[in-house]
Amino acid sequence: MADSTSHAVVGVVLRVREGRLEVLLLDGELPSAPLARDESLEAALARAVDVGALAHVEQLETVALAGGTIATAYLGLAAPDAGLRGEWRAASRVSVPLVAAAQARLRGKLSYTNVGFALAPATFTISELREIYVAALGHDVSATNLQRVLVRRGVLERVDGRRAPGRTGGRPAALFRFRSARLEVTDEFAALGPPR
Amino acid sequence: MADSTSHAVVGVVLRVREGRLEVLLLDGELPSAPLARDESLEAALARAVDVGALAHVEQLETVALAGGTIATAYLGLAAPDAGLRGEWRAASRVSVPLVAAAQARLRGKLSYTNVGFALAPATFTISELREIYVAALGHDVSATNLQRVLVRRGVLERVDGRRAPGRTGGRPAALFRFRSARLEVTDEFAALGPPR
DNA sequence: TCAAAAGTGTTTATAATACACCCATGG
DNA sequence: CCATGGGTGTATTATAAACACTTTTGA
Repeated sequence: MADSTSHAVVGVVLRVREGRLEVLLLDGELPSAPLARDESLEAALARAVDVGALAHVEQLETVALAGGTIATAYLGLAAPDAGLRGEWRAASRVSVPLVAAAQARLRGKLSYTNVGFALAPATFTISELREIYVAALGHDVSATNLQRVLVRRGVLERVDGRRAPGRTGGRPAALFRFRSARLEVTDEFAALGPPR
Repeated sequence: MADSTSHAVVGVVLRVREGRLEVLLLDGELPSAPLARDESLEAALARAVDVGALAHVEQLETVALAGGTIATAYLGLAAPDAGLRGEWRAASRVSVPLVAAAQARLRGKLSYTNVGFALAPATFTISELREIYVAALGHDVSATNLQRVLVRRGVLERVDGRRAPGRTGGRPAALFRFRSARLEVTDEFAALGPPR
């Protein structure tokens, strides 16, 4: 029957901090754990990284590594202030295919889902959110349009209070939060949706 | 180190025939093959299904099955006339989570990629293509709009000749083909694209 | 009172959709 | 010449993006 191969689970955990997209490393490697017999993939992932500190987790892909090991990778997203042990390294400096796949997945989902919730703190200004999107997307984003798109889609909602301006002045910024902390598709059909 | 678990590869092969979305079964089950030691996932998939007859293949997801087996599923798409051994069953009648996942993946990609090429014959009329989209999407699609969207995006191109009308008359239909037979993203950014 | 930062109003661009109408064929 | 299916022209709608301008603050 089936031959035996060893199977590992790998976590690609991303966050944006100070305008930089970062990936979590443990001992210079992506966190991973061998899959035990009769163990679920999620259970193995939980041994590799502190899943409780992640705001969103989804499976990325399964690849065959050298040496006959199969690895299933998960994408994890964390807020800037999430407490996770390990070293955060600029994603652009880690040239591992799985990290590129994670970035690509994130980039895509930022445009048609509410997944930004997983990278943002509980409340934030539009400027702060813009900085997160810019880092994750890798290109400039207009704060004006970001606000309009996400509010129109019902992804963001205003919350009481304002952020006081810095030393250089400026109007105090309104605070927002994501309405949902679960992944939702907000723009399901780019085209060929059902007739209205 | 890593404990051993058995690993299998499963193929979820879909096609549309006579207005119906169908899934390929072998002996009443989704085709699968155990992964041999040091074998690539694709090699195992090739032992499960005739990959050469598929117009498109992509990895779906990896799940833990009962009994400690890990299964990596692939989505395969075939033209109506592709020669594949096995039994084709209406996808709606096969209530297996992997089939639902495959359908969902296909539905999404039909709207923002050219993946329709993998379900269509080499050349076709817009009506025929519409029938394929209707079956795969599960909702009505306007032939007019389908034509316009796919031509504007440069996905379809006209080919010489016309299809003669049936016994009931009607204008002869123009023939089209997909410009590319490889997956291409045609509508990358629903929103938050790079500034122009 | 000026510079900085945030926010709003309005216009423009683009894409998808809807709908009316014309075209080409078989019977 | 009419029913049928195919196709085009044009209007409508939705959404995103661009841009000008106003608001609110610190210094």
